[in-house]
Amino acid sequence: MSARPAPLVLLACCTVVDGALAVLVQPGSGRRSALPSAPVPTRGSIEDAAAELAKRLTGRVPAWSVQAGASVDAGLTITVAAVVPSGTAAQAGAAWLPMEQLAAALAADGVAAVRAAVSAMQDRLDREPVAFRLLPPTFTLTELQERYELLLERRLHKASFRRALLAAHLVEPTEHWRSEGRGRPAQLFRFSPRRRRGVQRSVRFEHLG
Amino acid sequence: MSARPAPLVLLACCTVVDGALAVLVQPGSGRRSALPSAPVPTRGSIEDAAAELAKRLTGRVPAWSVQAGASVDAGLTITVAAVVPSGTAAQAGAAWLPMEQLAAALAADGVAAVRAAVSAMQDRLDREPVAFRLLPPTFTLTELQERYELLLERRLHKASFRRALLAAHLVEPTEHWRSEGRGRPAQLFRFSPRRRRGVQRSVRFEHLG
DNA sequence: TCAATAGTGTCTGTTAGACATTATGGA
DNA sequence: TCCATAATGTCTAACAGACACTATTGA
Repeated sequence: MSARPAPLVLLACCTVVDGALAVLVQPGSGRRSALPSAPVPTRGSIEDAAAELAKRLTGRVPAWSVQAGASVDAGLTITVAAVVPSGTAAQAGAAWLPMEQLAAALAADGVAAVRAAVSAMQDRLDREPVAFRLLPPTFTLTELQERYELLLERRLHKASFRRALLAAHLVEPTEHWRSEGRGRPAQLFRFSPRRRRGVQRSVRFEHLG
Repeated sequence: MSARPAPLVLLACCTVVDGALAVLVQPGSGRRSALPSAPVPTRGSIEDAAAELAKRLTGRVPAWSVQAGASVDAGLTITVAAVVPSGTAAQAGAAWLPMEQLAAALAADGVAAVRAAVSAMQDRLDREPVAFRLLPPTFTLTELQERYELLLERRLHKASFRRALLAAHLVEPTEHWRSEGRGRPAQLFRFSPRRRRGVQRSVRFEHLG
């Protein structure tokens, strides 16, 4: 009987590069790239192991992470989705791979893991500050909306986005404005959630079926 | 160096007993109960292993299941949430434990696993037919609403629930009605999802922060 | 006839999305 | 001055929640 291979933590660490979602990869076998991985620790949490891995390859602990599922391929693999702010540099041989080049650069199970990671992030998008963690501490509302659009993979309505955002008391304006090329400068905001009032709305059946 | 213990699949199989959510348990150590578990298979999916376990203890494969997270306690444990229709009998020494008795009957990690399972089911509630899988093939709309209320842990508005449900084309009426004690008989429906038109609505920030 | 539950019609406040307009900088 | 982008006000259709009402059975 062969020994069972040690379970692995597979890291799908995402950021935004040139306005597109990208995932952290390392050189793999052949010309392929591969997601970074590490053995599941015998003590300590899976997220911490993923965080350590991310720190080694980007210089910083992810601003947010979530488990994205376990699967049995060649051994047991647990995928962790993580996000770091745009502008974070890849180091130690790692690189940022834009999502569009996913299928060309990764093996099938790597692609599946990244898709699971994106899906897990999408699921948490309205409960946890995922989009904010793709940004530096201060940001414009247009940047924030772009992050939401990247994660949701669809366009949002600007006025509605801002109305909902302000009504939710998730951001507060700073004193600073940023001029970006031509148009009117944008005000910088910071993430600053106030305690929500629990206005539970109805069930949604829209995506079911 | 000690051998790494084999990773386990932990099953949180839920149903409805006497109008309350209940989870499948087995006799554990001492007077405690414990969630059923099995080794993670070296081939085949984690969900299938959980399904096999559920079949052994309830006589049927779960109507729906989802992974609810992995954690490192004494070894690596992957929790799978599953649902079976109300009326399904526990067998082979297993029993249905009402959620209210959770803390008294299970160890802390078991309680945490069940909470993670319920949370995972709640997350999928508006995307997958979780509530329907807690019911037999035909059911009344009141029963369906009760399942949603159990999973969401809050009351829903009857008229709104039905309006949204009918608008989503998720159920179709059958020819049959069921008289339940006093009042007017209820029409029986079956789950019959029509292809949705993708009316993507805005982001929700309500639960964020 | 009464009680209890199923199922529906109507009203109203809220809000998402569309549209238009103002504001403010750079070219 | 023109253009591009930010930010905001107004209108409307859709919808959630409230309420009341009808329908249909058993006691």
